Amino acid sequence: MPVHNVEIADIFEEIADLLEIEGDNPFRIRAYRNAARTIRSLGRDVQALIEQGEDLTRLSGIGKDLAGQIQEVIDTGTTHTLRALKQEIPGGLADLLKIPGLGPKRVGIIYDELDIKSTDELYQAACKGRLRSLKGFGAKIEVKVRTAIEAHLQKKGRRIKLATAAEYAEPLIEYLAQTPGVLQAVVAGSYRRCKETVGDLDILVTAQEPGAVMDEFIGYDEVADVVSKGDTRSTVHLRSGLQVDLRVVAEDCHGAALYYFTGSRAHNIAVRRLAQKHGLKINEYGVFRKGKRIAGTTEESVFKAIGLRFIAPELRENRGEIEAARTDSLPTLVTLTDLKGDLHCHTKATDGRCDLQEMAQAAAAHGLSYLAITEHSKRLSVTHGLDQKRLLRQVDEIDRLNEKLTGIRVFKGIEVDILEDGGLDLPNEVLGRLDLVVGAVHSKFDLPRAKQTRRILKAMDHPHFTLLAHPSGRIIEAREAYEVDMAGVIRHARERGCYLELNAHPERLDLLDTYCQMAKDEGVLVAINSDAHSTLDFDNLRFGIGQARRGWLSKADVLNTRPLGQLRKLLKRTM
DNA sequence: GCCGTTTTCGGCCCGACTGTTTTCAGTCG
Repeated sequence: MPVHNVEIADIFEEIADLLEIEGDNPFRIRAYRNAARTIRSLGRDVQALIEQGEDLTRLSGIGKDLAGQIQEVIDTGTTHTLRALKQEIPGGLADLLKIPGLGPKRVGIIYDELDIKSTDELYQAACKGRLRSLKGFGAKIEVKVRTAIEAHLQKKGRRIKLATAAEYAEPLIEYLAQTPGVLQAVVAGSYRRCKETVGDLDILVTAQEPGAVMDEFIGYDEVADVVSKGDTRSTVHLRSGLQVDLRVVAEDCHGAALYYFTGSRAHNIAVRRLAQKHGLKINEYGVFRKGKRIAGTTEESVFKAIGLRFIAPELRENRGEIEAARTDSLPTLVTLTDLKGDLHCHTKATDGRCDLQEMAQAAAAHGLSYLAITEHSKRLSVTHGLDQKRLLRQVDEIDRLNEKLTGIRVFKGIEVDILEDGGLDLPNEVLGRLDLVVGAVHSKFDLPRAKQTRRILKAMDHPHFTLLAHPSGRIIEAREAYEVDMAGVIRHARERGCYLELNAHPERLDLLDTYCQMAKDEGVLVAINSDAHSTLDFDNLRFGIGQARRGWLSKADVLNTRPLGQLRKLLKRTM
C-alpha cells in the first residue's frame, strides 16, 4: 500500500498539535511542523525517494529521528510518537486548536477542568456558560468561542481562490488609497505570493496618521465585524466572511513592513535566522545592527542589507530560494508580457460563449500573436463535443479566418478526451490534420494510480499528441487531483517530446507549482494556457503566470513565450 | 527535534492586540 507525502505530513502536524496541548518544548513542536511542510511540498513521493536509496536526512528539517519516523509511517501507517500521544490525549482535541482564541494552553485547561474532547462538547459548554469561570477565561472569550464554532458550522473562514480574493482586494485597496493621508496601499501576504488560495487578506498602508486610516478601514461598507482595532493594526471580517488584516506603518518603514507581511512565515523565520548569524535583527520596521537601523525603506534595501539578491514574492516559501539568493542563482521569472500566445480555448461550437473571430480578436487585444482553438471532443457530450465531421468543418472555418485576420494566427487544435484505455477520442487521420493535439482526462478520475499513470503515458505515445491539459485534474477546493505518478508523466513527456499545460483557470491552476519546478528540472516545456471559454477569460492568464512564477519558471521554460515561427517548429513532433 | 564559516551543546524570529489581570500570559500572524 503506497504511502503519500500528505499522509506523512498530516501525521507530523497531528503530533505537533498534540505536543502543543501537552505543553512540550516549542522548538520540538516547530521541528515537526517544519518537517511536515518540507514533505508536503516535496513534489516527489518520499516513499519513492527511499526506494531509490536517497538519504532523507539530506532534506531540510529532517534529522535522524524524523527520517526514522517517516520510515515507520511507510511501514506501519503511523508512528510510536503519535500512538503514545494519543494514549495520553484524545485526538479530537487537536481540532479545538483551529478555533480562533483557543491555543494550546486554553485547550489544555478545557480538557483538564471540564473533560471536553470535541468541538461539539465545547459548543455545549460555551452555550451553558461553563467556560467563563475557568482560569484565564472570561465572558468575552466564551462568546468568541461560541460564535467561532457557529461560523465554522456555516463554513465560513475557509480558504478562497486567489481570483475571488482579487475581487475583494482590488476595490478595498482603491478605497484605502483614496483615504486622505494615505501614501500607498498594497496587498501583502499569500495574495502577493500568488498562492492558489488565500485564507485572509493582509493589507499594508503607509500613512502619517494611522488613526484616521483605521477609522476609514472599519467604516468600509463591506465590513461585518471588527475583530480587533489598535493604533497600527486592525482586523475585520467582511460580510463574505473573509478576514482582512490592516497594518499601517510610516513611509520609511514600507519596505521592511512589506517584506515582513508578505511572508511566508517559514521564509521569514529562515531569513531572520540568517540575519541573526550576521549580527542583524529584522522586524517590520527595518534591519538593525546593534540597535542601529541600517535598511528598511524599500524591500530591495532589506535584501541588500542581509547580503541576498532580491527574491520575488512568489518564491518566498523557504524552498531553496534563500540559498539561491545567496549564491546569485535565482531564476529570472516569467512575466505576463513574455507570453506570445495561448494554446487552449473554446468557442460557441462547444461550451464556449463567443465565436472564433471574437476569441481571436480578444487574444490579439491581449497582446498575443497566436491562439489555438481546442474544442472538446465528442465523448464529452455535455459540452457538445466535436465529432470528426464538425471538427473538419471548424478546420476549414479557421483556414478562412486566417486569410482575413492580421496580427494574430489561429491554430487548429482539439482538446481530445483521453479514454480509459489511453486511446484518444478521435481517429488518427483527423488528429493528423491539426496544428496541435491537447489531450485531457475528463472521466474515470478514480482509477488506481498505476492504471491512471499507464493511461496517460499511453496517450502521450500517440504520434500526434502535443500537450497534456490540466495534468492533475484537480479543481481547487472542490475535487482532489487523481492519483498519478507525476514524476513519471514528466519524464515520459521529455522522452516523447511533448509538453505539459499550466492551466490558468482560477479553479484549476494545474500544473501545481512543485511540478512546474520538476518539469523545469527535467527540461519539459510548460504551456501557460487560459482555457478561455469567453473573451473575458484571457485575463486569467495572470493567475497562470503567478503559479508559474511560484514554480520557478523562466521565460525559457514556457512553450508559449516562443514567437510564432519557433513555436511552429516545436509543435511538430520529432519522435 | 534540528543544526553548526564561533558551536556536537545550546541555541532556536519578532512584535501587536486582547482579555484577564494588577503586570502579563495567551494568541495570532
